[in-house]
Amino acid sequence: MKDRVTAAETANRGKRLYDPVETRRRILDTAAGAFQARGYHATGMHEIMRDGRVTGGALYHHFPTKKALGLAVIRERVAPAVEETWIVPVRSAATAQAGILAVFEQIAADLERRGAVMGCPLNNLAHELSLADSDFRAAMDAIFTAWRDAIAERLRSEPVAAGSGDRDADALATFVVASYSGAMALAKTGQDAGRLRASARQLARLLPGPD
Amino acid sequence: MKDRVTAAETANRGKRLYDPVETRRRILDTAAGAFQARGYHATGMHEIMRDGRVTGGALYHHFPTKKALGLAVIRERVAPAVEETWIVPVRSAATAQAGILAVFEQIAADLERRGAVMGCPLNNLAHELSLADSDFRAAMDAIFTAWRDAIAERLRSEPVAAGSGDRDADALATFVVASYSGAMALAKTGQDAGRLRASARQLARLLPGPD
Amino acid sequence: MKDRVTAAETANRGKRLYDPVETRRRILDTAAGAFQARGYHATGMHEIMRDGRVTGGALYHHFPTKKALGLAVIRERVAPAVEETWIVPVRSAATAQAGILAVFEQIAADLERRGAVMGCPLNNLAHELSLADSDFRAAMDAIFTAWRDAIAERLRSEPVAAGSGDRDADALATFVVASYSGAMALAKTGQDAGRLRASARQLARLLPGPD
Amino acid sequence: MKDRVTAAETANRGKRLYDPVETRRRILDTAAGAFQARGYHATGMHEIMRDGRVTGGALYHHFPTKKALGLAVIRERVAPAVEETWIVPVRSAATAQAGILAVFEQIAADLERRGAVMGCPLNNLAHELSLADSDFRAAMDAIFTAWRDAIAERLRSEPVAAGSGDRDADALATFVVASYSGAMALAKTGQDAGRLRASARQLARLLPGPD
DNA sequence: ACAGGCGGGACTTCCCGTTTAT
DNA sequence: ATAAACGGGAAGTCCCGCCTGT
Repeated sequence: MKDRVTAAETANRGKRLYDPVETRRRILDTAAGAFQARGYHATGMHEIMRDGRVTGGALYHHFPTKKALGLAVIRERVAPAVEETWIVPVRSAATAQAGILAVFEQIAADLERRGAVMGCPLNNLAHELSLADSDFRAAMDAIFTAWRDAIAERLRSEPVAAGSGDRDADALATFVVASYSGAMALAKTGQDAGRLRASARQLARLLPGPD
Repeated sequence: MKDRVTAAETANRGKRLYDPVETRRRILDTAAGAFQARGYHATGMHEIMRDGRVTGGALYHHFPTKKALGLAVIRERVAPAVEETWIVPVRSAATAQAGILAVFEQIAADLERRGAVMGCPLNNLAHELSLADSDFRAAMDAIFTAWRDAIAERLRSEPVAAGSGDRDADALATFVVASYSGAMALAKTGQDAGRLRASARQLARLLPGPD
Repeated sequence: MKDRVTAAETANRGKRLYDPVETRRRILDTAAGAFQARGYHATGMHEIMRDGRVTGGALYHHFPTKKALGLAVIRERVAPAVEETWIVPVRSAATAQAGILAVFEQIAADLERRGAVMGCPLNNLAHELSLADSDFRAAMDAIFTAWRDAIAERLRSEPVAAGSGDRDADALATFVVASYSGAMALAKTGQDAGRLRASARQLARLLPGPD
Repeated sequence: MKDRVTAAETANRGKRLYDPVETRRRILDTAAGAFQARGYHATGMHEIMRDGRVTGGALYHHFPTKKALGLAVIRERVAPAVEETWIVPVRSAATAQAGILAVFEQIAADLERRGAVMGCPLNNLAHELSLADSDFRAAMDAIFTAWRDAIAERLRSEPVAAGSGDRDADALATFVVASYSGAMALAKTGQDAGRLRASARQLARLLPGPD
């Protein structure tokens, strides 16, 4: 007669956890942090194993290649981050102008509180990877597009004055994303959140609103 | 005890160029191209040797580490490129607005002619390296600053209407650099120069001029 | 982006040994032999891979740096060798004098049988490494100390005549180790085991015993 | 008509010294120091160039290979050092015993004053190189032999008691050299000059003299 | 005599991916 | 699912020696 608890006992042999969801989460979090801090190529799989307390077997089980891990980070960590910090706030703001400026301000405040400017995760990876690999490029372009579309949609919902059609909303939304991305690049290279605020003030003049 | 170098058998006679200036130039050009196309970490020193037709000895003689080569590329290739494509045209343009928009337009046209968007060399390297190494960061921040200052100076020379003091010129110049940098990031990730043009149109509305 | 490892094509099936203990043993044996024969710095990691039939991956897995390998060789090969050739024989000998001279004699006989004098592994590495690296120095000093202490302990157990206290035993034991080490250096440089025997004869006059 | 001072003027162009004797001396001194401190294989030619302020051309001019430099260091720096610290003092001492013990004592005092034990230059190089290369081995064996012979000669000049013939003097001299070499190895590995003194006290009991 | 650019390869380290074993 | 040994090769660095030019 088989002992019914054998499996469970075996599972806890040594220090194995056998919690695939948690393991996968830890790998993604560790990788996302490392890719953001050091970049994709400068991060070795071994570092992720060490920092995330996972062994090669576990890592390979969840992500067969580094590229697969990179794509998962983009889709499951970077995209939600953009959604959370940009799309949701802009959608729920009173006006597009108010929402956009509030995001700039909140991010600038975050940077100052943290004392260091890590840059935008999407842009960091986009610059490093989008030329070299088209799968990465496509994944990141999808995020940029969703980001821009969310802003454009919010802009279109405004009761605006004359002559601002759909094309204007798209172009303006693109410009908002571009301004933010570039301002973040400047802030990161200068380690100075002030550049983000200076850019926000200029952008404000362009956005429809009470000025 | 082994004598590893056994004389080279007098082979390869006369193959030496003995032109250090040319050798150094070729290394820098090759490295600048490779860093731009594939990124710093994704480029191997051996690739640079092969593509630039230099041996390890020559490369090591001129640049003892990859970092030294990277810094030289930034200072001797990236900085002059920014000078040439941005600073000189903006300085010599009739108005700041005209100069800035002309640069956007020319770069967009270049991209379309080339059929691919490689991105801005400075921003590409800035995103990959500025967090990881402060020497790189400082070298690139100096270029960003010079770039912004040149635009700010041009803006201040305009006979403008009310309320645009020095601080406004600096902030606006920062914003110009940020918009361009971010628009280029979007264009690169989407492989679409249109995003650069769309951003230029929006920026135009902010710049002093005949509108 | 290049995927460097393209699958190994399922070739070399079944070639893996998967015997970490045996692999580690082979690495240490090969390294110990090479360090002894050619010295630490003159031995390349690739030589160890080739001679020990281990791949880079396996070597790196067991010993992440050459220094780690060197320390392991000292602790797991050199120390046991001293234990076996000196400490055990001296401890089990009838008298200290008899034990010490027997060791000298046996080693001299070994050298003559082998036809070459390789020197004492501990002294060889000690001279090459103890100045440059304090971890190596400490590891080797521990062996020298254990060696001396074992001889001193044996000396103290003798029913000696007048005035030989603990300090004398320690000093004499130190001198035994020094004489052997130096005699081995002379024998190695002269490739002449006779120098070892000549030194043993002189040392004998100093040791308590029937003379 | 040729200008007579042209050569001298040309000679001082830039910072060239054109003092071959001084250049050669500086190379040898630098190399001797580096070989002593780090070992032969661990010292690169480039280090010698940097530390000795000589260029590759000058170094290669005086010593076509590293091995030639190593042999020159042995013959022109190590051998004179042994002559100076051992042979001359032993020859000029009142008795062999007095001379030998004085050398031990002076060297121990030197080590303590310096605060670090660098070891015996001859033994350091002998252990690293004598197995690998027979030219080095022969050069160093010649120094060991001269050293021993000088001591043996001094011992033979003593009006000794019974039964100490030539062979005894040679064997005892060999033992003196061995004791010193080994004691120095112990002192170096333990960074403790006391081991040298302890060995000297034991050796004293063996040397003919007032005891 | 000396300066230094250069050739070509070996060095240690570390990479990513795979396989065996639990 | 997880752990860890392992394969095979590429990474950046640095080596010694040579060679041209002053």
